Parts: sequence; structure tokens; C-alpha cells
Amino acid sequence: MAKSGISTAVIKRLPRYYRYLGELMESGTERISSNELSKMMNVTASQIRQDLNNFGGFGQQGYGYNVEYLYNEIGKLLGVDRRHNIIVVGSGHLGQAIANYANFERRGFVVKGMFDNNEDVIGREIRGIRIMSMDDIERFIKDNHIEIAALTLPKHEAARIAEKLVDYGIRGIWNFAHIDLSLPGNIVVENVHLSESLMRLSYNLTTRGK
Amino acid sequence: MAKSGISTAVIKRLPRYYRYLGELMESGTERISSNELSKMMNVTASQIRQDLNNFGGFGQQGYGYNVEYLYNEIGKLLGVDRRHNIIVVGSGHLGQAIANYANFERRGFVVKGMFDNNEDVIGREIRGIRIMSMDDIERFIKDNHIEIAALTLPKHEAARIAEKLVDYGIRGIWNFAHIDLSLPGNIVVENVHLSESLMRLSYNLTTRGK
DNA sequence: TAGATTGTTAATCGATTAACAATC
DNA sequence: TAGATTGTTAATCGATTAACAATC
Repeated sequence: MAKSGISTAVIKRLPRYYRYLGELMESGTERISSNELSKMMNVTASQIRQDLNNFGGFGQQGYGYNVEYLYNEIGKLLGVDRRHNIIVVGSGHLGQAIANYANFERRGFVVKGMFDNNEDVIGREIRGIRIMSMDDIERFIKDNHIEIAALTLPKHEAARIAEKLVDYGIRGIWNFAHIDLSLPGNIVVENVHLSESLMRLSYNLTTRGK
Repeated sequence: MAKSGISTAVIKRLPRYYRYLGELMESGTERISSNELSKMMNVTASQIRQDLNNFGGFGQQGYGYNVEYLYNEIGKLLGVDRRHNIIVVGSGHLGQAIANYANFERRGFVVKGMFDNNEDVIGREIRGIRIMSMDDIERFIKDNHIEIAALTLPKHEAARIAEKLVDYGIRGIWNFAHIDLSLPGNIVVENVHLSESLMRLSYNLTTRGK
């Protein structure tokens, strides 16, 4: 996995900065100092300045950061200034939830199609998004410039299909299957392992002093 | 937030150990060394030994780790040897997906009810799970020993309802709303911010050398 | 100019890895 | 017993925080 110079710790925090800056913009705030922001976000001002300086000098001494400018710059880093075409592979409840979540579109993530092996659901539409046969997936990816596949298949199918998706030209996989995909290093995999998340919650419930 | 002595980095890895050990058990493997496991999981053997030794000596010199024993011990740490009653608050597509995911039950996480403000859906059932009015939520939590609430409400409602849930006795919140909840320190919050996950994927797609 | 606040270097802290003595 | 492998201490690496000179 070809790592860029920026540490994953920093990258993980970027979307949260983006969210807070978006809220500041909505509330009409024009400028903000790392110190003010640090209080809102419950992190150190030092960390904010260090994080941002990984990407260049977004602020100005004596003034702070211009909210709208910083928001837009972080947006560019996160790629939300571009359009990303997505397919959802697996039309179970989770797949449907993703297809239904219109908010992603505001950030440029557009679900163009869904795929499933189950004959019964093929042909149905969800929020105008067609469920198609897996047989059509290669053609569809190529014709529609699909970049990202949300993978919501059961674990026993996920690994095999993921490899195919890569063959067909998918560049990133949003993996909801409870499995670690091993794919070529140029393929981006972002895991959402809900059951692991729930177990962490359970761990903390169990251990918490109270 | 009263932190236990174990670092969050270690805790985050526990469910993954648990998953691999479960697979080893299924495949009939009786014992495993930290070195073998490290190769399977793509981590260092040193890290595995350090992680496990946070909780006590689960292994044996010259032998390694007994798979079933270690699996069960980590299971206890993660609290999957106990039953956790859950409610889903917000019956949108994501809430329904959670209610429908029967696999959680195998780990002791049982969804006992769903709640919504929308009159149109109240009374409906999903996999035998009743959607009820928010007005009944306090009673239900108390009568059914509900420990965890999965919060799948829109962000503008989430903060207010979360506070109420805490008043009613909820101990852990599985938060799918795009907001940082600020709740008393004895309440466990586990965030699943899907839009942030998608942005990280997008960041990596954008930056990846390729 | 004086005050504020960044950008950036240095110090600290924590997490990971390496090494090896203990022991099964 | 000899070999294997843990448990654990020590060394390294990386991330966070503190400090302050640069500069708007």
C-alpha cells in the first residue's frame, strides 16, 4: 500500500475538521483561531496547527484561519470538490440504506447502480437506482466511470467479488463485509466493520469503572 | 471519560484478534504461536504478545496459545459472553438495516425494539421487532433492561434524544448521527460516522500515487 | 507599532518493535 | 534435556504537546 507522507492519524481527523468548519460557515463565522477551534473540538490548538501545516500554510499570523477558505481547502484534500461514481454491490438492507442515503450526493458521491445475484430483486429500483444482475457489473463499471464500490455482501462472497471488481477497474472499495480484503497496493480499501464497532462498545461497557 | 489502563489502540485490535481466532477454531486449529498468527494478520508477533499481555498470560512458553481458550478469553473481554439488550432509535433505512442484521444476535446483542416519531411507521414490525412511539421509550428501556441504544436519527434530533436516553438509563450509545455527543463520562459512546469514512476513502483515492 | 496568532522547532509522551531471559 | 515460544524489559520510532520566533 503506497503510503503518502501524511500519517493516517492526521487523515482520520480531516473529516472532523471539515464538519466543524462547515458548521462554523453555516453560523456565519468568518475567521477562527486554532485556539478557539481547539476548544470547540476538544483537541489541542497545537495539534490543529500541526495537522493543517502538513498541507501548507492555510492560516495567517495574527489573524487565524479564514473559515470558508479552510473549509474549501480541506474539501479539496478530501476530494469532495469532485464527483465520485459509486455502485453498491449487495442489495441487502445495508446496501439499500447506503443507496437511500441522499446526503452523500451533496458531497459528490453518487450511487449509480446496485448489484445482486438474487433474481427476485433484480430489476427493482431504490430511489431511482436500479438493481442489476452481477453479470452486468463489468459493463456497467466501464460505461459509467465507476470509481468506488460499496461492498455489502456476506463475507463468503466478498473476497471473490472484490477481486473481480478490481479487475473491472474499481479503484476504491468501501468494505462492509467482515473480512480483510487483500488487494493490489494501488487499490484503496476503507473498512466499516460494524460488528467490531459494536464489540468495542461492549468492551467499554464491560470495563468502564462506574 | 474514565479511561481504563488499556490503550485504545489495543482495544481497537481486540475484535480483529477475536475474528481471526474464530476462523482458526472453525478450521479446527488447536494451537497457534504469536509468530504464525502475526503472519496471518499482517502485524508483528511482538505486538500480539504485548497486546495479549495487557490482560494476563493467555499463552504458554514453548507451546503458544490455545486457540479456543484465547478465543473465549477475548470474548469475555469484549463482553460477548453476556447478553446486551439494544434498542434502535430512528427507524430509517440504516436503523432498519441494523434491526435486520440477525448476526449480531449470535454475539449476544439483541434488538428488542425500535422507536420513531413518524406516525406512519409506528406499529410496523421488522423481523418481529416492533416500531414504537418515542413516547413509550422511557418505559420500554426500564422494563426491558435496555443497555445500548443505536442512534440513527438525523443530526438535528440526535443530541437532544441522546441526552434523554441517558436520563432513562441507557449506558452505551452506538452513534450513527454525524455529530459529536457530549454526555456524562460514565456513558460509553461509539461513533460510526459513515460520511467521514467515505471521505477518508476519497482522500486516499485522491492522493494515492498510482 | 503592539498584539495576536500562526508556522515550526524542540521536548515529551506513548505506542511499536526488538531482544532475551524465563519457562513450558 | 533441548527446543520452542512466551512474557517482559529495553530500544526505537512516531505522534502529540509545548514553546517561541516569525510575521501579519
